[in-house]
This record gives sequence, C-alpha cells and structure tokens, in this order.
Amino acid sequence: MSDEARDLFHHDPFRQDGRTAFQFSQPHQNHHYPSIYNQNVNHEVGENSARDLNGLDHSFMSFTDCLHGSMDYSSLARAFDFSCSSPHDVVVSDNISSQKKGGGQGDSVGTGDVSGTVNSSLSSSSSEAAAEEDSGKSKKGHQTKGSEEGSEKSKKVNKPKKKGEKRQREPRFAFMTKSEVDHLEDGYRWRKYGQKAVKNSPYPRSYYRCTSPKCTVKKRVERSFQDPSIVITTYEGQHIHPIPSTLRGNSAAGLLTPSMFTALSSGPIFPQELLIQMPQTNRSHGDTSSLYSQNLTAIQQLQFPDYGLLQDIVPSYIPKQQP
DNA sequence: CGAATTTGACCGGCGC
DNA sequence: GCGCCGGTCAAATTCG
Repeated sequence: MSDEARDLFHHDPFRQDGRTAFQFSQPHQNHHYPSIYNQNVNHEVGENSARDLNGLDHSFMSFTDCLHGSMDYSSLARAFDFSCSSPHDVVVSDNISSQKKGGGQGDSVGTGDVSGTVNSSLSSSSSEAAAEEDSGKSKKGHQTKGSEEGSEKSKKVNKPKKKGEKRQREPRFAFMTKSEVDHLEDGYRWRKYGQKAVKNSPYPRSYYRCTSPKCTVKKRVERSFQDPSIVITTYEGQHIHPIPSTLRGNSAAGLLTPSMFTALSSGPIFPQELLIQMPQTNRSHGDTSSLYSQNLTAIQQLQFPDYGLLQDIVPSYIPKQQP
C-alpha cells in the first residue's frame, strides 16, 4: 500500500510542477493497486482529455462527495480524467499494473514505467462499484466487533468468514497533501484503530475508521518517506451520513461540501484511488496555529466553486460550474 | 467516566 | 508450506 504513494513519488511527474496529481485505482480482488503514475501519463492522457472534457462540462463533485454516497467513482474518474488533459496539473491514471501487496512494497513498483494509458484504464470493470456497496462487511468478517453478542472473542481477532470469497475492497481514493500534521481535518470524525510501521519508510501508517455508526469508511494516513512534508491520505468506502456538525461551522463549510458538484452518473469505470498532491504554495506559515489553516487551505483548493486557489491545481479547462 | 488512542498480537493473502 | 506483510482487533492506557 504504501507503494501507492511510493510510486507516486517515484515518477512524480506532477511534483515537478508542484501541482496536483490524481490517481485512481481499483481495489479489485485483493490488493490490486495500480501502479499509477507513469511518466507518460501526461501525454497520453491528453488525448482523451478532450473527450472527457465534454462529458464533464457541467458536473463536478467534491472529494467529500466522494466520501459520500452522493458521488460515484466513475464520475470522479471522469472528472479527473478530463483534467488530465492538462499536461501540467492533473493526472489521472487508473491503469492497472497491479501491484500486489507483498510485492509492491518493495518499491519499485511504480518505478518503472507503467504502461498503461489512461484510457484503457477507464474502462475497467464496473463490478467494482458494486463491491463497494457491500463493502463493509467483507472486511474480515468482524466489523461488528464490539457489540457482538455471544461470540466470546475467542482468541483475538476474527472469525473466519466465508472462505471462498475473497474480501473485496471498497473503492479507494487517496490524496496527498503538503502538511505538517498527519491527520488532516476533513469534516468527519475518525477513530484511530491501528498503526503500523511502513516498510521502507520511517513513518508509520495510521488507520482510522469513521466513528459514525454503520459507516464503514476507513482511511489510512501516512507520511511520504521521500518528502516528509507530504501526507498521504487514502479513503476507502463512502460515507453514508452527512458530515458531522462539529466542523460544519467553519471548516466544513470551507471544506469539501457535498453537492458542490454534481456527480455524473454513468460511466464505465470507477477508479478507486485518487491521489492529489497539493501545490506547495501552502506552506508558508510557520506557527502551529497556522497548521490547521494550512490544511484547510489545501483542501479548500479542491473546491470548484471558488476557483481562486483551485486554479492552481485544476486547470482552466474546467468548465463553468453548475448552478 | 466515557471516548479516543496506543500497541502488541493475530489473521489472511500472496510470493517464493 | 513457509515467511512476509498489510490490515485489524482489542486490552490497556490516556485523554477530556
């Protein structure tokens, strides 16, 4: 997993510009992560971009939407796919050069060049989407944990569940943010349930779960080992509830509010991971008090309504915003 | 005192 | 089959 990020850094075509990079991937049957970034992406993508552009011309969605059920990954995919058209700012790649779990870690994975062209990717399986739906459960069979009746937690951890079926992963969506704090505020409430050391990285990865009952959304947060100032956050699943009011007052409003964009429906695919690298312009303040705001700033840039900052990461080809 | 975090152990998938 | 590794659990601990 960390590979995802790692790959990113390896090629990191985006970083060169100090812009943004989006990445989609499909979880698929067990750990299939795309190897994302390929240096060619920028070019190749360009081709489809035009096409997608049209498709999106009226609708966009926020990341929050992503997290929400309100959006569908295909839309997102498209949204970003089109953005790829800009050779400088955003890149979407859902190519799957699947990197497997174990293997991936090594690193390399993305290093090479992944082939895939974006377009091909976009057509992948839609079944994935379905997967996300029933997601939560698949996990490991527990998930119900605490409340579990009876079942005395015999040993520890889970009870085997149906063997035959492999656990399906929910669609994932990741983004990179330049920030000094690991856990970025996104409006939702999270509970940390684990932390693991990341192979080949001095920084640990933290696992969080949405505290809302029934919501199975999870997210992983880790810091780039190559650039400690970058935090990689990966969301898995979609929220089935609104953003808690706690942050609504201030940040949420400025954060990712749903409905800022309209999701496109239909679309063959659904990317699962989206990686975004925030522009470096965010860091300038030094005191801790500003950290929070920095984060917000980063996220806010994702808002389309106000193109101000967004322009930096979202190319001008973004059509008008939908009423 | 309840909620959140920490942390070591366990489990399943995958590569060799 | 074995070992590695990511992901998760859950008891213990800390925090508000």
